[in-house]
Amino acid sequence: MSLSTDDAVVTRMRSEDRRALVLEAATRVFGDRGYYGATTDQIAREAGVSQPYVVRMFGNKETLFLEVLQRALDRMMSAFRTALEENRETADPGDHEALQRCIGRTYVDLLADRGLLLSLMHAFAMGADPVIGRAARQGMLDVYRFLRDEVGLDAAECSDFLAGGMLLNTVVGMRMADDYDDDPLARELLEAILPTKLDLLLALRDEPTS
Amino acid sequence: MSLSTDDAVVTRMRSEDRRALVLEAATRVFGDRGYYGATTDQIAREAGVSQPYVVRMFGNKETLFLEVLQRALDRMMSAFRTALEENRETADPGDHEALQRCIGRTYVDLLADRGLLLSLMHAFAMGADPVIGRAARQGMLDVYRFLRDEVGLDAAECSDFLAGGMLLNTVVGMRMADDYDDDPLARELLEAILPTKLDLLLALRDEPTS
DNA sequence: GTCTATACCCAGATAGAC
DNA sequence: GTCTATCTGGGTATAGAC
Repeated sequence: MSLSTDDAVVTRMRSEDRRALVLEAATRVFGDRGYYGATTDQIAREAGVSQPYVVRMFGNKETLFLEVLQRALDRMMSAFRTALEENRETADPGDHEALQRCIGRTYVDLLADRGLLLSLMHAFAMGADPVIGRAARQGMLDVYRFLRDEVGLDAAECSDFLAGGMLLNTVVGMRMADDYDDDPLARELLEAILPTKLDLLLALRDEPTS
Repeated sequence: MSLSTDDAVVTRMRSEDRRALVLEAATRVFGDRGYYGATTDQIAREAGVSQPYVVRMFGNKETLFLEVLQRALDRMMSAFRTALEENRETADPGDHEALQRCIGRTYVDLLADRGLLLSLMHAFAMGADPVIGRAARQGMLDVYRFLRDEVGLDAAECSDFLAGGMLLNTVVGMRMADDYDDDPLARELLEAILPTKLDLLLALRDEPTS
């Protein structure tokens, strides 16, 4: 009967949602504690499922991390692409200043997806791992190719952009904003690095962590 | 008798050497695999001592990591100070260009101390950890204060310098140089980021890892 | 000061029921 | 598709001998 079909569809949908939910939870936990520091149990609890189910779903922890990494890269690139579309409609094609501002803004906005850039950073520090390291390098090269070919930045601009991104990741990863109120030096450093968009960073502070 | 005194001194010396050896080994292993990924057993084997002895020596793994972090910061700063001394003798005091080149060069040179900057980067990604995170933030602020007060950089210059440093760390951490020969894109990226000093980075490739 | 032996815990993975 | 129960390996830390 038609109910069983509906039911099947509903079940399928829910399982896909679950998968997405686990992936998001994993992104947050990996972002907070890195590949080795994160546990599948923590991810499972955060996603509201059982630990063995997380493992079952992705085969093993390593594969789960690789999917988190890929998802992070995909989201980053697609956010950039969308922003670029909009930029084309408002700014001159040759206006590199506007271009970099546009991309930079999007990058900072990505910080709202908790753990996404942090998971990336952890992956970037795992070059010594044969499989994750390879994936991380490939991911970075994808980003570089994107900046060069799609965005049209030259070598020096790519370098500057990536450098700014890495510093942003670092400052977020070390939770520097947590000291914003207490330590005047932390405040000064953050204001030096983020002349704009500081508000967003500070808003992220209060969310529950690890 | 005097022999026992000599013996005590000799023993003391050797034990201090051991400690330094363990600290260096720990720096390398933590740099390769991060805090959680590194094992005290790996560190012990690399230092040629037993695993329980490593723990005994530093109390626990966390304290060991904190000492590695502090040592890395100290080494970095003192390398900068030395370079600055030399710079003062050859360049104008107000020549910020020469200053930044001098500091930048030293920073790249620090890469030769395997694991040092990588351990720092791992610490910087551990902001969620209450004790290591705090130490990492404090370390970063020390560096910032140093750049501002001792080196005399303004906010934007500090930001640029730190950004460049983080990107350098990242590229080294992900072992991008390993793909230098095989992947033309990796080659291009590295040349964009490191117009000079590429040779040093490539020389580091062949050393044994993890 | 340094080792061997080992206790203990925790995390990833598997088996199997529902 | 998802859970509970559990096995297993490996990693930190301790005890205690030398």
